Amino acid sequence: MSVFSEVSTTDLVTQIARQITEAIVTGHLKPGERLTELQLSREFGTSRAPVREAARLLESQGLVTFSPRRGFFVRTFSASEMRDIYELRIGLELHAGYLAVERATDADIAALEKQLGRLYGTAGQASIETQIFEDFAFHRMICKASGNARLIRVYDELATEMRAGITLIGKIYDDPQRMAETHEPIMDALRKRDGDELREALRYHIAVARDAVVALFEELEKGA
Amino acid sequence: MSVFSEVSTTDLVTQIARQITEAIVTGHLKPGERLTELQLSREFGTSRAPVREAARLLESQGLVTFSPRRGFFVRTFSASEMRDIYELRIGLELHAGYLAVERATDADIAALEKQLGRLYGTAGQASIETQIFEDFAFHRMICKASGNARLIRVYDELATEMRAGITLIGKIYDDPQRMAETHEPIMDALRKRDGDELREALRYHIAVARDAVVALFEELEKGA
DNA sequence: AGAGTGTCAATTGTCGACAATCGGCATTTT
DNA sequence: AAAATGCCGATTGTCGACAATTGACACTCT
Repeated sequence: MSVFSEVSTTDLVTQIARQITEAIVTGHLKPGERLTELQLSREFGTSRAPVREAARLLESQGLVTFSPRRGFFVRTFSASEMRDIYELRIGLELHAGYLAVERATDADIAALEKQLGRLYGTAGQASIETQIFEDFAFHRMICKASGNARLIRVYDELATEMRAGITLIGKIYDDPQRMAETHEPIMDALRKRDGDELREALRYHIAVARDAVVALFEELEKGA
Repeated sequence: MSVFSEVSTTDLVTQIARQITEAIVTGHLKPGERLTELQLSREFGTSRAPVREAARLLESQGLVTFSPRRGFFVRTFSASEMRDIYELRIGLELHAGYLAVERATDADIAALEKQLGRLYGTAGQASIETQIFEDFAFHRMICKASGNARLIRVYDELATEMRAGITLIGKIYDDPQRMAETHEPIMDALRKRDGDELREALRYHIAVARDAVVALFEELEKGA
């Protein structure tokens, strides 16, 4: 028994949804761009039905919008929407931290230490996409340590939106080394399991990111 | 100009999604129940395609689950999942309150007063569904007063899940009058725009609800 | 020229059909 | 009789087709 591992029956719809998500997050599909069903279905080598279903999944996640009789479009991000997203993230992640301080196992803490190491590792060599990815992975671990699966789902949705938004503005971390360092206060508070200190560290850390992103978006909007 | 109001082009998929959601929330569709595409499509008088798309929307919202080659099923709720949901709601709503204290307009406060009145109004005469609905409406207004649209979206999703869960256990408010009264501390803090007091009032209020719901779910699970 | 109208290609909305697969029941085997 | 196998109806996965609608362009009329 149990010699074989389960075979993945990833259905078409899920695969397509994943690919479209990836294309949006990496900027290959730009906000406002139309998702023509026929064209996509040809690229995927399928009919339109699975494409439509995948698009519905993404619609519900807010990654694409839908207008009846007009079709699906890549979701656009305004500065104020990005502010809302980051602001919500503050509430979410502070709550995650509050819970994590009580519930995090030593293994959780160790994993976070390791992830922080990876953050430093990205400095100077990894692509900007990798840096962003590892950054989000760190914060996701905090949510994970909260032990609240529902919370993680919301975080993942927010993270997808943030990644899509950040990709738009291109640069965000002028100094990867410094980016890693700004996580130290968070890690410190976690090591000490000091809830108040963790909340403050997170609040500051995310607020800085929020201000940077929102400022860049406002720049972008002024230019456009 | 502007003599006519826009005509609603609610597309089939949205209508179907709404009806299925309603059926789940009201308990006409029970957790674990299979959503047979052909049967649903016949009831809606459509083909299977729109039904599948609607189901995908709900899947992404977590209201239904999907197994490849097996189909869509009404999502089940465990006691621990309900705890996660309420726990997340605490984080979310406290953050909403924190923001609302600063941003709520006088009109927002007035609307909340009015809604509190409606809560009292449901006591003794309205159906339990109405009581639940008005209760959630009150809390939704707090989220609305936060001015964060993204936050409201998450709240709405959680509210749908909570309503579906509560419907399962049937009773929840033994005393509607008392239910309304427990909102007074929240309203008080809002009137004074006292952030800390509001947070404490909300935390207590929701924690009580959480404990009640989780206890009933554990009862349910023990029985089954 | 400019506003309004007609026309048409492109695209979406929905459908019915067919193959693939699943779960349960009957049947066989030991 | 219990377990394994084979079979069959029910259901899903995907497709191609056709009608309806849209947006853009060309055209007309003043």
